[in-house]
Amino acid sequence: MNNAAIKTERNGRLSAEDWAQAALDMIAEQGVAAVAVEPLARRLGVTKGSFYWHFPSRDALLAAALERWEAVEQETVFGQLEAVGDPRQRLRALFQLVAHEVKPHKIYSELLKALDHAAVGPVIERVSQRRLEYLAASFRQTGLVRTDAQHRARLAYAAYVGFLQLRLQLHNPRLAQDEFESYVEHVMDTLIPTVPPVPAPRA
Amino acid sequence: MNNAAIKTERNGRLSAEDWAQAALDMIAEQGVAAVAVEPLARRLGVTKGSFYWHFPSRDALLAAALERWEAVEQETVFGQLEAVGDPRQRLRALFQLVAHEVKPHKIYSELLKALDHAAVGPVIERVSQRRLEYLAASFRQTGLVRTDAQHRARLAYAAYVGFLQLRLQLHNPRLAQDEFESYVEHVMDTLIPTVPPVPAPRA
DNA sequence: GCCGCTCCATACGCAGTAGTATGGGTATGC
DNA sequence: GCATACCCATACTACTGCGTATGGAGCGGC
Repeated sequence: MNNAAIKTERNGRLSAEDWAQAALDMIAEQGVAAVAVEPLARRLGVTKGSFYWHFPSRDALLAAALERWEAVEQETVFGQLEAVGDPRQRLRALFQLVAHEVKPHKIYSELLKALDHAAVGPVIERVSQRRLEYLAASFRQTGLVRTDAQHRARLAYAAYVGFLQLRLQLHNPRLAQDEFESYVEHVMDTLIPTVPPVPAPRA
Repeated sequence: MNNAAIKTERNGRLSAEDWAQAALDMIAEQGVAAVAVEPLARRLGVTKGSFYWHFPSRDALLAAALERWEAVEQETVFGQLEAVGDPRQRLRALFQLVAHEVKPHKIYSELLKALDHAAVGPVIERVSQRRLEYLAASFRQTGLVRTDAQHRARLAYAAYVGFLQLRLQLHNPRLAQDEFESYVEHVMDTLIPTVPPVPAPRA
């Protein structure tokens, strides 16, 4: 539905954004290395004559795709959590979110694999840094001192990244659903402090 | 020192093991995709006429290299920990080990990035499974019940994998040494239970 | 109706990689 | 010292991907 249909439903012409989106789709499916001009052209129902009108090079396409992804990434993941006030509940909601919505994180996972690429590194750098700061601030609000909050954020984020790596193609019979839920509960109980954010004086 | 010197110091001839080792070196440096015949031949000081005598195809080289790695991997990481009896101390020693000896884990990190490859997946599957079971057993010995020990092992291993991904090319000024040590301490304090393995009855 | 702009097709050159074919060189057994 | 097995070089084909050059189809302005 997202393949050659784009061309026909858009007056038979493509835009640079269509190419960037197709590149992102390809990254999600087969990784950064699979972003090649001619395969993308075949998928879009055109030839590479079209591509080199919209972009000067493959690297320019990658840069545009990454810019597009970085712009959208913000509101898709962390935007839904602004409403939750209590930091521990917000962290729990965040953990539940990343545990069950794996598809939007597929691109991030593939970009992590291509960290050595010159165009990918800085983008991942910025995104990860923002997420780490968000995590550290939330842990700080749960009562941890600053350095502990930063370390806990690093630990939680490393666990998230490793989870992305190990999930899809690991554990052969793919953990049963309830066992997975039990694991997520264990992670939250282990990483989220249980003490109240501000130990309010009782009297 | 490991480049074309191999050929001269070994009577000017190469063995299949030399090729497999060169492939492992290339994986550690530039990943699985960089394992190409002619570049390896150039590095070894020969041409690909040599390669296709020792191996029928590139995939056969990859398989041999992975087999060689899987065979050696066992004693290099977990072998040094058999001496430590106390499970909590053994876990702490393991954490310190993987935190400071990053070079031997570089191959594992690159193989993780190539999990979608047909030849890589099963190997990583087996190795990760063995490590997870080792971790779970150690956590079990610290007093955690079976399911908690398994979940804690998953969490610790995911943190390890994410740590590998995020380390080398992330956090620009590369965390100061003492801050990193502080982080490792935080991880151990967070993930390793503090209760004694067997709550021996006092009286 | 003609021009010009936009978007795309076709055809080409170049580089890198897998794999094959074939011949040469060297050591070793005898 | 000769043959054989082992190891490697050279030269080729085929394929894929990047990038360029050029021309053509469609559409709007006028």
